[in-house]
Amino acid sequence: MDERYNPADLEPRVQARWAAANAFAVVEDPARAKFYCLCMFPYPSGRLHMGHVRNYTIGDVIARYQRMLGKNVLQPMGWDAFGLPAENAAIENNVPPAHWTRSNIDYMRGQLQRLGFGYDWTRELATCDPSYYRWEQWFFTQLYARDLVYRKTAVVNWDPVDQTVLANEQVIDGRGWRSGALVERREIPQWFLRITAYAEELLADLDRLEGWPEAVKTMQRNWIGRSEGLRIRFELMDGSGDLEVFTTRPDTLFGVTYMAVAPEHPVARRAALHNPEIAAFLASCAQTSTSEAVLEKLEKRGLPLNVAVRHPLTGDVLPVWVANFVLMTYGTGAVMSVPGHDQRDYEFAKVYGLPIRQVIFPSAGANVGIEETACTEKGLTGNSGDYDGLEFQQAFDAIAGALATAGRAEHQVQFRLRDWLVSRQRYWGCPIPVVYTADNTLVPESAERLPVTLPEDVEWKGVASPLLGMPSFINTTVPNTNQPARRETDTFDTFFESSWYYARFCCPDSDNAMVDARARYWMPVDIYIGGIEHAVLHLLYARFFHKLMRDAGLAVADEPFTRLLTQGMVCKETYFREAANGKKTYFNPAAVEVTTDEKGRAVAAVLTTDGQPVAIGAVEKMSKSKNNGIDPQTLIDRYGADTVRLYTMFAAPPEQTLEWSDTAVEGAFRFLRGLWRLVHAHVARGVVAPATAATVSGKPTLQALRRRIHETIAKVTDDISRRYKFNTAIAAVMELVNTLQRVTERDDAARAVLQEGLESCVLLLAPIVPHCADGLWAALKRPADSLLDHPWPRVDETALVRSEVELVVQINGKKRSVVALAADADHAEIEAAALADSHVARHLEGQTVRKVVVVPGRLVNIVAN
RNA sequence: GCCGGGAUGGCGGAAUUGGUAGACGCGCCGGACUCAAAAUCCGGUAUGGGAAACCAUGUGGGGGUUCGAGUCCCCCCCCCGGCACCA
Repeated sequence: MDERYNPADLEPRVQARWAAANAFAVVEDPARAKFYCLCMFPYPSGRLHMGHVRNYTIGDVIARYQRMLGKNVLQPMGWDAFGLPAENAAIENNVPPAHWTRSNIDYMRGQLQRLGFGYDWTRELATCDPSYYRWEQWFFTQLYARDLVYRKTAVVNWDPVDQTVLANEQVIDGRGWRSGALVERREIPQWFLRITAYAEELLADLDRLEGWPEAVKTMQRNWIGRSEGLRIRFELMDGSGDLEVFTTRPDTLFGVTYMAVAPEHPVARRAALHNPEIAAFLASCAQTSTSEAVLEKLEKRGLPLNVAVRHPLTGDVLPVWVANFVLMTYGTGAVMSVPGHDQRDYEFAKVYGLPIRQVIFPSAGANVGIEETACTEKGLTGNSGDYDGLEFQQAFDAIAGALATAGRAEHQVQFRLRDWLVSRQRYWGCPIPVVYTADNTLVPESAERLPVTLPEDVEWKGVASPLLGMPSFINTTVPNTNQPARRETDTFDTFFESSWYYARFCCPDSDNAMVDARARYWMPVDIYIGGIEHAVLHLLYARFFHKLMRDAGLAVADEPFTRLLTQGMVCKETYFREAANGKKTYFNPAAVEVTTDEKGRAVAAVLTTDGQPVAIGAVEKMSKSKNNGIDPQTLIDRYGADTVRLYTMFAAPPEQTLEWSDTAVEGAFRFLRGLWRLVHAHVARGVVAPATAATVSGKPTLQALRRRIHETIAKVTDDISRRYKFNTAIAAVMELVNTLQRVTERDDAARAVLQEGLESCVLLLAPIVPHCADGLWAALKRPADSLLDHPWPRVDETALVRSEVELVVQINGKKRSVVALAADADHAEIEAAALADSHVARHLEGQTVRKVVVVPGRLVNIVAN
């Protein structure tokens, strides 16, 4: 073996061997247990960023570990290739999105290969390939036939200058990011998938997802937002019909003092027709983005509509207001306002001087009023006519009954979840496979004519989709006829593609079905790894889509992902200079030199190019805008893939944010180099057979050393397989390496234990630093077998036995001493030994022992005063 | 605003079921080797006091439960992720 650790030479050699052997290509083998390990596929933005490196290293470690357990492991990789950034690149550089995307894919594929990830590249797919999107077009026509697709108008962000729809991300402070024009909310026809038809199942099945983090399940539950209540109709006094609301609190019905509707509500629109003030108010409400986060932060504003309704039980006449905080997208777009018992209604009523009435009184008889704030807790009804003195459920039932009898309400289950808007007015996406006849009748494409191929050689003029100016794309015929037709120019939301790629990886070359029988072997995904930011949207859409596929006979299981691992972000400090006008210019950490004080604290930073100071900013997510990204490629070139892999896994557990440190990367490299040297020194004296229990019999020092080896195997196995805590697994191996380094004995028994210890370290590290481990394994085993398929090390339980244990002795919960005792000492012996300890005796002087708590194997706590 | 998460030395983090707070690594300080540097090795490193033994304090802030709280409960502050057209 090389005396020096030289990853630049080693890694390409090992990778070439894997490639030559096609080591990661897998086929279905019913005789073997399968393991499908999947990481969220990347958007091909140009270069890999650290978030990718982290994500894919976690996946690769798990995949390689499962392979050492003997599983048939599928780990595929592909590209989420449609999306907005390709269009931006097209507009800026006049390069067709397809060209830009494919060259990015080529570069990033090379980076992934250089990192040594064990992907089955024969299964690679890109969502912009017609062979891929053909099937989602086909599936869409199936969903259309099953009435799970429909068309309806919806509000979008409209840029009046660029004459285009904007993504929420493209609306900055209420203005279009390119034009700077105030955006408008505009209604246009859109395509929807009926996800609400699956709301109950999507909610219920969360309880069965034992391998998912509680936080993600809670977020999905709240997102689906199931609530039970009443749909109540308030009669409009102008005779134009009813104003419908949904409420979960019919017990507060007597506290309703006004009604509030969304600005887009028909009642508001009607009122605006003859009233310029209302029309102006609605217009001002329309000058904001569609983002709920933006809407909810707006100052609460409203206006009376000069419309009234009749209270269904009291007959009182209540005013109807339009309010900017009522969302048209939830419920009926109208609410009954109970300012006494709803905080938002309360604040609105205070601002506009509307009456506030208390109709709920806490059961405990506590004196809770509504002078300062709304009382939102449930309690006993009061001021409620015939319905006074009732508990919540009694009041609910009584009032619901009365309203039902009057024909004014019925029970309703309401979801916060809305149907999925899948159409986008964009070019770089999958064409929605429908045509419109001359009289505007909608006809889905026939299966034979699929795919509807997106033209890739396009020129960009302005910002709108080039499809709009392409008669060759638009002009077509009605399927199975010669009648002229017009093609739909909208494309799918890119979440559409990412909702089923996991299934397609099982059979990416299937050209007669969306997925074929091979998916039955591989699905469901055993572990899915990706960013926490996908907790709701992507992961909910994928679950929904999988159920759609199941109901179309394309999947067997109810859920696509058995286990979910959500990784945290990768962060780095920022460096900037602030101009007089407040504009900040950010500098990349690579271009900055930081000076530290004697404690190692960063105190100042200068830009290397001009030597002038820059300010040290907060530690934030690596991003283009903050220019704080560390390019993985630089580090790979400098230290090799294994060091980058080791550091990303060591720096933090997967779920946590990872704060990048260049010097700590150096530490990871040092560790590998040290291990390499240690193995080399051992091998230079000759390779021996690893130790067994017999080797160390009667030799306490070696017995203890061998126990350390097997304790480490047990810990690392638990950390990787159960806890997914790779950082502590690596720390445990580092400790073992430190211990092995200190072994000075050179007799046969000691060398056998050393051999066993080094072999164990290499096997335990193999999933994390596979190239380095490969090199070390070849040196330690002659002849060497394949490390990729070598069985994971086993714990020798007999090596773990201890005859003596150390117990901590506390007095009143404070550690005062440590006593060594036989491992089988009983309660009385432990207590006696603790009290006999000299430190303990000193601390107990003048005090009386009240109680002694013994925790076997851990500690003794003496309670005294 | 709503939903979810987080906060521990100079830094990243460890403490797995309520049981020794700070494993492991980085940084820093001191030493060895060297003509010198790099590399490597050895020692120290939460804070305050002390030569040391040791003592006191200490896990965002305030309160509580417990023999014992970083961990459980209540209140608060700050930071991060998501909020339906970024992916």
